[in-house]
Amino acid sequence: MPRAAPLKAATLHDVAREAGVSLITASRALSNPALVSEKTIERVRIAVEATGYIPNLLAGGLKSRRSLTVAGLVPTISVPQFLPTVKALTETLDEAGYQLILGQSGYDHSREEKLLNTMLSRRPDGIVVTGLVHSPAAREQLRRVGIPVVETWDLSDRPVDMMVGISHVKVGSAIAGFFLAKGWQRLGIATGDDHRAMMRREGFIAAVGREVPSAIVPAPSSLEMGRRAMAELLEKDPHIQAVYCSSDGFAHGLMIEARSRGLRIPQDLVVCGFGDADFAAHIDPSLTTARVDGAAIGRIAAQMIIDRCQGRPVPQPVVDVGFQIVERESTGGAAA
Amino acid sequence: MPRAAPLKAATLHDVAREAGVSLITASRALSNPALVSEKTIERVRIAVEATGYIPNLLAGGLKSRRSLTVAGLVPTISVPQFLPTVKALTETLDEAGYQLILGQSGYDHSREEKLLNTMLSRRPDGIVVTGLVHSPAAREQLRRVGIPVVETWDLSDRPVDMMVGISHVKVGSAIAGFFLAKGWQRLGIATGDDHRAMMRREGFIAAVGREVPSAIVPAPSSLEMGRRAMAELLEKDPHIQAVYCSSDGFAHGLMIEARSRGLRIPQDLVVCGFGDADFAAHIDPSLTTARVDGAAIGRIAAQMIIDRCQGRPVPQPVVDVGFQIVERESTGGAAA
DNA sequence: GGAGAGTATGGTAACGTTGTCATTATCGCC
DNA sequence: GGCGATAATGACAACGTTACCATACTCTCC
Repeated sequence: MPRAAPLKAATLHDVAREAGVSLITASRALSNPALVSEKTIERVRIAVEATGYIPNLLAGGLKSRRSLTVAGLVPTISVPQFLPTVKALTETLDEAGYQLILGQSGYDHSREEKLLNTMLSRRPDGIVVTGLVHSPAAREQLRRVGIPVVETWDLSDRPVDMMVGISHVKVGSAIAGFFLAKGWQRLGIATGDDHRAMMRREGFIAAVGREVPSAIVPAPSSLEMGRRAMAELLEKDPHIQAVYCSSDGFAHGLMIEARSRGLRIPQDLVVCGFGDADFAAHIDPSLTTARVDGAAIGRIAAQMIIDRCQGRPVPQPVVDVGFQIVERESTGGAAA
Repeated sequence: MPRAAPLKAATLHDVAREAGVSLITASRALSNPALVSEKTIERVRIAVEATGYIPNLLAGGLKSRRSLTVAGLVPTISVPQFLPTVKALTETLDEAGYQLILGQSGYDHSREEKLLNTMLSRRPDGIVVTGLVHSPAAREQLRRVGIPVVETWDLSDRPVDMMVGISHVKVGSAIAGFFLAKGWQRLGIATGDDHRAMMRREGFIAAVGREVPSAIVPAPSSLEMGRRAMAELLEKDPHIQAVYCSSDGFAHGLMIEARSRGLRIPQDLVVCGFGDADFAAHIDPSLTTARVDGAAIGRIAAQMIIDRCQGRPVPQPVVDVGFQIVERESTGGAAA
C-alpha cells in the first residue's frame, strides 16, 4: 500500500515567505509575540494555517538549549501507587508547555544509570525520579549536568537537588503506634522488598521495639501475593492479631485469604494498608490505610521544575507532604 | 544554594580531539561502528569516558530526521486497563533505542487534536494511539506527516495506518451469548461511557435482541462507581440475574454492593467483567471476565513502529489479538 | 602491475530554529 | 528641529550532529 508522498514539511522559512516577513520575525511572532506588532502576528498566523506549519522543537531546542521536556523515571508504571503522581506530573507540565518522557528503571540500580544516560541525551530541562537516586555515579552525573532534579515519594538528608515526599520511617512507626495504642500485641508485617517499603518496615519495627514476623515479597506487591503472604504469616504466628501491609492491593489480598480461612476482620484480625488506593474505602470491609497525596507530589514536583526553568527561586526545595492514617472497618473503624 | 557552575558539556568535537580522530569518525564510531576500525573505536570509547560525553539527540535527530522517539497517546494513564500496554510499549521500544513520550488526551476529542500537534512538533518517528483517532482533522494530519501510526485496543474498517486490538462488538455479543447459553434471561449492563465500552454494549444488546437495563457512568469506571451502578440496576430490575460490567474494578464494585445487600454471587446474581485485571482471579468470588492480552497489544504496536522505521515491511498491518471469556466463580465456574 | 573492489577516514554542508547585535521607523518632548 | 527612547524588524551566526561526497590506502586477481 503506497503511502502519501512525504512532502517536505513546511518550515518557518516557508511561513515567513508566505507572510512576507523575515524568518526571524516569523519566529518571534510565534514564540515571543510581545516583540511583534499585532498586524504582523495575524499575518504570520494566517501563513501558519496556509502552510500547515508544525514547529520543530528539535531545532528550537538545539539552539535555545530548552527542550521543553522533562524526564520522568519510575520503577515501573504498573504499580498503581504512582499513577496519580505521574498523572498530575504530566498534566501540570503540560499546562506549562512541557512534555514528560517516561522511563522505567525497574527495581534495579544498574539499569537506573543506563536509563539516566539515555534520558540525558535528550537534553531534558528537568528530571523527576520516583524514589531516591541511589547509584553514586548517577547522583554525581545529575549534579554535573546542572538541571533541576526532583526526587519524589521519599525524603532523605542528602537530596541530589530538590525533594518532595514523605518519611517512610515515620509512616511505619505511626502505624505501629496505632496498633499498639489499640492494645494489639501480636503484630505482623507483609511488605514488598523495595527501598521505601523496607523503610516503613524499619520504622514499624523500631516503634515496636522488637522483631516482628514478616512476609517479604519482591516488589511490586499484588493482591495475589497478598493471599500467599497471609498464609505465610499465619504459619509464623497462628494467633496473629494485626498486620501492616505495604500496599492496599496487597492488604486486600491478605484480607481475602484470611476470610477464606474463616477469620473475621476486624474481630479476629485487623489489617492496615498503605496508599489509600481508590478502592480502599469501598471494599468490604473497607480498608484502614495510610493516605499519601500522590497527586500533590506530582504537582509540586512539576512546579519545582517549572519554577527553576523559568528562573524563579524555589522557596522550599524539600517538601514533606505528610500522610494520615485513615481508619476504616478493617481495624474496627466506621464504614466510610 | 549555589549550584555547580554548569560547565559547557562535552560535544562530539571534544571527543574527536581527545581521541585524535576527525569529528565524523568519532560520530561513526558511536552510531555506525561497522564502518570504523576496532582500534579507532576503542580510542573513541576512551575519549568518551574521559570527557564525560553525552550525545545530543536533539542535534542528531535534527540532521538525521530520526528522533528515536515515539509519541504515545492514552485517554488517561490512571485507567489500569492500559497499563500493561504502556508498559510493554515502553519496554519494547526501549530495547530498540526508542523512548516513549506520553500524552494524556482525556476522553475529549478536541484535546486530541491539540495534543497531537504538540507531539508532532517533537518529530516522533511513530505514534501509538490508544483507541481510534476520531477527529477527521487529526486523521488527515496524521496521514500527511507520513510517519507510522498504530491505533490500538480497537479495530475498524478505516485505519489511519496500522491497527492492533480487538473487536469490542464481538466481546459484547460473546458475553451476551455466554449469559444466554446459561439460560439467564434478566440481564443488565454496567458500563463506562467511552467509545470502546459503548461498542461492547452495542454488541451485547445486538446479541440479546432487545434493550437491556443499563447503568452508564462517565469513564473511567471505578470500584466506587460499581457500587452505585449496582444500586441503580437493582432499582431498574430487582430480580436481575446477570450483569456484564465494562471493567473488572467496576465489576468488583458491583459484587461488593450486591453482597452488602444480601445477594449471593453466583447463586442470586452472576457478574462478568472485562480485562482480566491482575486481581480478578484472586478476589472472592473470583471474577469471570473477558481476557485481552494488553501486553501483546503494546508489544505488537511497538514492533510495527520499529519495523516501519527500519524500512521493513509490516506483514500484517491490522492485527486482531482476540479475547477469551475466562469463567470463574462469579458466574458459577471453578475457583482458579 | 594496474584495474577494480573494498576499507577506513576526512571535509563540507546542511538540518530548522533562536541568540545576539544591528538597523530602521516612530514618537514625545524640550 | 533635533535629540533620545522605544518599537518593530532584519542579518548573521551559531547550536551539535549526520548525510553526502571525496580521498587515501589497502588487498585481490588476472
